[in-house]
Amino acid sequence: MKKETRQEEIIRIAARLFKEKGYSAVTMRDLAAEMGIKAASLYNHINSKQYILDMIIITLAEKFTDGMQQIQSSDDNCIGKLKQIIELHVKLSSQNIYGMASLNNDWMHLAEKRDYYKKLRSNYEEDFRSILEEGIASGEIVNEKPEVMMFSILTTLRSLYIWIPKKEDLNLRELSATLNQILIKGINK
Amino acid sequence: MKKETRQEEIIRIAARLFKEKGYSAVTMRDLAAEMGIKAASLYNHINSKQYILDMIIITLAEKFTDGMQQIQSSDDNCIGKLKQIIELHVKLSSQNIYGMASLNNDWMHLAEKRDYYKKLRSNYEEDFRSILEEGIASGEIVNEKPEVMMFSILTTLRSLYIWIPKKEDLNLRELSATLNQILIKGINK
DNA sequence: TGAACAAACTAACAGTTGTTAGTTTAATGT
DNA sequence: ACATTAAACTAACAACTGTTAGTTTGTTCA
Repeated sequence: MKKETRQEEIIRIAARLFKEKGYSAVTMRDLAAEMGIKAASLYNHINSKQYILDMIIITLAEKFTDGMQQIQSSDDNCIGKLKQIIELHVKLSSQNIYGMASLNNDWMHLAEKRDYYKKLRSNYEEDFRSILEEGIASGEIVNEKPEVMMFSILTTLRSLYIWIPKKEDLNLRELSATLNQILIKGINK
Repeated sequence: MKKETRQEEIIRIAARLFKEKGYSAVTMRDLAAEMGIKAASLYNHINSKQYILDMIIITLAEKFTDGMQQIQSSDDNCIGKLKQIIELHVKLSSQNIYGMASLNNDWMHLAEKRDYYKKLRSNYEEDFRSILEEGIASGEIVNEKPEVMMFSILTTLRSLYIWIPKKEDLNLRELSATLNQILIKGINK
């Protein structure tokens, strides 16, 4: 396990503050105070406030993209792929509780990286939708509107970061299984 | 239909801006520009920026509380009540697209009204949970953790405001029906 | 016609914002 | 022992923040 750099520490603390109050409401002085230093000292390690947000969001968004690519290239059927997607979200959400908040709520404050983020997200949704459509075509899942199914599943998975920290004794494997039951069995024929 | 006061107009426009950028990132000068006036002129109609947020969030939160009370006092069974809850969210979300964004993302920027809001929300969730527990006890719904079921359904319903505006030709009655199928049939025995 | 009023305006305030420049401090490796 | 370097510091900046005070404009109605 490599030791965390000072920059990584700043970004980690920033993500926690961004989750509580949102990017715009957190000042560099807030962040510095939380680190126990002065605001100006932050700039020995990062270029700008914007850079912190970019790092938090883009790094995490790319992990979802990577995960989805792996799932797509597996030879599982539709239901199996959906199960893998649930596990991906449970894993990444539990490992990046604070980052998920920025990903969901502060992406609009990205600057140059905003279009790139939106591209990643729409690609992800497209992949998701095509998995559902294949499942409908092959008769694996019910013939409801794939848009609404995706919306329902994806918003639940995207909100896991709110909910996971509230459960102190949480078994992630068990959570995946329960979500699988609740989200899929309503779809499965 | 009573004509909208200037204050109501300001609050309506503010809610739209808050949805796009969040409460903290919207300045009184942004809001004034959108109204076609100067920032100082806003204060002929409202006391403070805070007041605008209070009105948006509390007004809407109380509508949910009222709706839930009506549902609880109905003599429907569990599944029927869940269906009513879905319809309540579809109705209030479609009528308050912008307000729902503040309700979900900016409630932490409430000041004096923050505790009151949190109380309304926890009461709402308690009512929701007890409906599910009754359903489990009576054998109407599957015996999965009510916490996870509530989380899954509620986060989907709370995110409708993101999704509804993207569908231009949206039949609300049909949306309720589809959500009912997707969210409930996974629970229904 | 003129009083009353709603609603805009200009000008300014005190505090906060992200950020830069230049300097000091303490630990590290030769 | 000394040069290097990481990481803190103080001081300051220009721009922006929510908000107040006092004034002007235009419409309504007695």
